[in-house]
Amino acid sequence: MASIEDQLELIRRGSDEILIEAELVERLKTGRPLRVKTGFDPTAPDLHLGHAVLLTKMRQFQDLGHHVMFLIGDFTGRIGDPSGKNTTRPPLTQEQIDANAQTYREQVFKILDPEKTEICFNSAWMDALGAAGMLKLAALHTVARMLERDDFAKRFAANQPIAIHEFLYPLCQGYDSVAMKSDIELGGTDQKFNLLMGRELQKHYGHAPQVVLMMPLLEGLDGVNKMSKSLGNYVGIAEAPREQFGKLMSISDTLMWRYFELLSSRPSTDIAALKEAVASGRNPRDVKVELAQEIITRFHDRAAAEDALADFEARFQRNAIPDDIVEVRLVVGDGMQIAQILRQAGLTASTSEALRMIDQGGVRIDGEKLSDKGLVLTAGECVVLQVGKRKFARIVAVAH
RNA sequence: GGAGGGGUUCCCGAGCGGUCAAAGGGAUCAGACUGUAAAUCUGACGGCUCUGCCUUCGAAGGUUCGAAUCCUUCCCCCUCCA
Repeated sequence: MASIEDQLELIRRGSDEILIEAELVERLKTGRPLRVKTGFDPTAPDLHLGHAVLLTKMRQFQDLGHHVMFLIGDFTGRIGDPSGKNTTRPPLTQEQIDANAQTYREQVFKILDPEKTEICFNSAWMDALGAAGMLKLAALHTVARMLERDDFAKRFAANQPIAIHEFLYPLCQGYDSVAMKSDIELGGTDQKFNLLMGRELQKHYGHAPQVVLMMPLLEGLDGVNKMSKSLGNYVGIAEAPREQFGKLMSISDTLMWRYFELLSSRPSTDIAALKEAVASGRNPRDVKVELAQEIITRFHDRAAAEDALADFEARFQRNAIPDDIVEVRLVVGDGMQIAQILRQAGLTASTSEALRMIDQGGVRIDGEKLSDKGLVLTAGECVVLQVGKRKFARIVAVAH
């Protein structure tokens, strides 16, 4: 096992805060593999780069020889981490949980070492707790303390509803730490309250409190909000290489450095050198390409990364039509209006939108800008339609 | 249980009998400019068989020539009092 100093350096990298680092050192000194806990929501198994920040940190612990526990919060998922929007969610069926867990495995093991990962479900101990146990748990904390949580405080101040069961979420998460005997829990900075709850409860149960390591939240493609699926500003781990590439290239130059810091496995000296190069005139675009290539190689492979770059250059620098257009066969009968075709091919959400797109010069047919809204396609015709910069479809019109 | 405030199009938020598919902002999308960056500018932003028609303003009824706007009942949220 690496020296404590070396371990600390890797553990600290990119982290926002470690509570309490002195305690971490003490634990590392014992020389035993530490139990590292990280929890995930069972309802959203589509992972994106935001999750990758945390997974990368977990992987580092594995590389250092520690025991990583990947917790799927199938019980807490019924509550949903309080965000103000969610009410009680219906419990997932066993089949759904299994399916989601499987999806997790497929994605997570692109980063984590499957041999060194223990997957846990918190229903295992939460179900056993029962109503009486839940009451005991709830009695350990006060409303005033609960309201210290930023999210609750804001909602309370803004006269927004807070359902009672939402208070149970942090308690359950804290109890997970008790049940799992975790030495360290990893989470995003938004998890601070919940993570600290683990410490409280562990102390109460006579355990040594876990060390809490918080990673910064990765900003999404917009550079403002945190990356999340619901905001649509994410890059999915399982997404197609070309999609990932396009999305990564669209981030701002400033944001690019953030992604380097949190996602790249390149040493920080490398990153500093790249910054230097850009400052003295190197095109940031090229540096962004390097970042995108590294990320795609990690989730797919080198060939996919190169293909994505080639496709990108062909399409946007030479305005070529991509080579992987979906082909849509449409039954047009005696002929079909172009707006209808755009909608049925899935290029626009409605015929109204299709007409608007044509008005705005956003529709191309076989590479030519289309301005005739009355255009009709008849059976036997085959054209490539494009809406905006990235939506394409090859239309094959058939009579029936 | 009592008193008061409120539920508007993806989000925030105006409107308070006709000129309302509903101001303004945000998000989004398209176009220009580019490095498909960012920023900026322009435009669009319920649906359809699209110079017109249909459906939307918590839900259901009602008044009216006409309702997001008035009335009734119901549902939900917030505040204060108990």
